Amino acid sequence: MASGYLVRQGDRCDTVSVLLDGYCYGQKDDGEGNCQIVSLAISGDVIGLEHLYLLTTDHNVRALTTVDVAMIPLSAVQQLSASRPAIAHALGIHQAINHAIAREWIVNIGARDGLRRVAHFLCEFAVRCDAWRSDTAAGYELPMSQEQIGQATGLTAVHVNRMLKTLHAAGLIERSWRNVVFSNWEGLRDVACFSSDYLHPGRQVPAPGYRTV
Amino acid sequence: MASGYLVRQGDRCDTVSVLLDGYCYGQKDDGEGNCQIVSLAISGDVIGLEHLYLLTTDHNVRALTTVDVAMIPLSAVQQLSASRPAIAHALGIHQAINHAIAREWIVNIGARDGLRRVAHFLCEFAVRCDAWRSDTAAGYELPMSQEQIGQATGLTAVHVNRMLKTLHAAGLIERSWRNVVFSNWEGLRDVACFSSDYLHPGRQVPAPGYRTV
DNA sequence: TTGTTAGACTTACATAGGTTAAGCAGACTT
DNA sequence: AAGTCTGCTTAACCTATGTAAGTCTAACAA
Repeated sequence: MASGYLVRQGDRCDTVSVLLDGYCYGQKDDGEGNCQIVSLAISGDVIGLEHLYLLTTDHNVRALTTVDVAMIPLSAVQQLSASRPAIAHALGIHQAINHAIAREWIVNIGARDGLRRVAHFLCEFAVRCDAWRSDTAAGYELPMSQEQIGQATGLTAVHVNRMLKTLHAAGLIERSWRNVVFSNWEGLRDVACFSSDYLHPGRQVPAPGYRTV
Repeated sequence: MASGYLVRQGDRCDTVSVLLDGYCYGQKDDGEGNCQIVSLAISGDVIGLEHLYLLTTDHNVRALTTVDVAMIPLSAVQQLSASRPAIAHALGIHQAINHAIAREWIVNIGARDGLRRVAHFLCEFAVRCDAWRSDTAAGYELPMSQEQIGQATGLTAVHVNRMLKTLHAAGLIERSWRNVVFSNWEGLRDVACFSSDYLHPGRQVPAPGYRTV
């Protein structure tokens, strides 16, 4: 529905949002005009869980596409969490996974070279969207400009373009406009050293039995 | 007390630790032998809060110095959180701040050049340790080798050395061995574009009134 | 039709930072 | 005291990535 900023750095925030449809990204200024993308949110993600704990936001949240968002007053989330511990626990899991993704981004930007960085970024996006399961020929749409991919990976748009071309030349991906097809998923995953462990798929800690009886 | 690993990547973890004394760091492998430092813990920090939510760990936690750690069984933390909502809330705040620090590290590594990266790292460490308040002449001890600073900032040890020398030449810091003195705190902060906002000092969201009566 | 814009794509060139190698100092062993 | 280690330091060289500038296309507006 909305487009543009959902949250602004420095804001006092009193809502938690659920992204019903579309894509958003978190962004921080480095203090000299450069912007770094620090997170990505896809349909179903909860945005701004930290508002439950921190009075002001330290980063912007912006829409990448047209989005559909449910904004829930903080007090409602607090009441819900208090009365339904299982929901509080689920929010905690969500937050912990987002934190794990941030750690992996630090590794990606800090330790990998350009090619592996872009490859890893593509892998993560695909797995998070479940796109890699679907018909490979169909591919998926990456709703970001090369400039934005650069801001997420700590590279310039020019270099992102080079790396995408290299991945294509290596027969790992096919592309047209923003559509990406994995011609060789295994190969791409190997280049990126991608493992989905940090996304913590599968089981998490079950909600402890709060004996309120 | 202990030295070496506190937690290993892939472990099933059933304790939460409180770092009573010393320094620890979080570390992840990039899949090709390079190690990236993804977090730092100082005295008073709680380590492994994500174990409340995730069954396995996605990163190592290692001691940087001799450390004194209290390891608390997960079940005890769960019980404490259930019976004392204010404590659960405090843990949430702690976790949210750690997440905010991770975001800032992404910005630091992804958007800043070597000099500003190292400067920012020094600023963050100093502020987190409160060292910048104390007698500037005394300085503080940074318990990391230049190799480790490099792993935290995404640079090589050689380049960290160059940057430290440059910061010294600019009259911003003095050093001898691992002792760092801020000869010009304002100057260093400006170079780094450091603002402590992301550490969320001061007030956070007060614990909501859980009416259990 | 013409203009305007945003983004993909390319080339030529510049440089920050990586690599390798070596010297040196302090701490620890034997 | 000789040997070994780790970490700091410096220098020479190299390359991955950034910078600047331009072309091309698609979409859109007047």
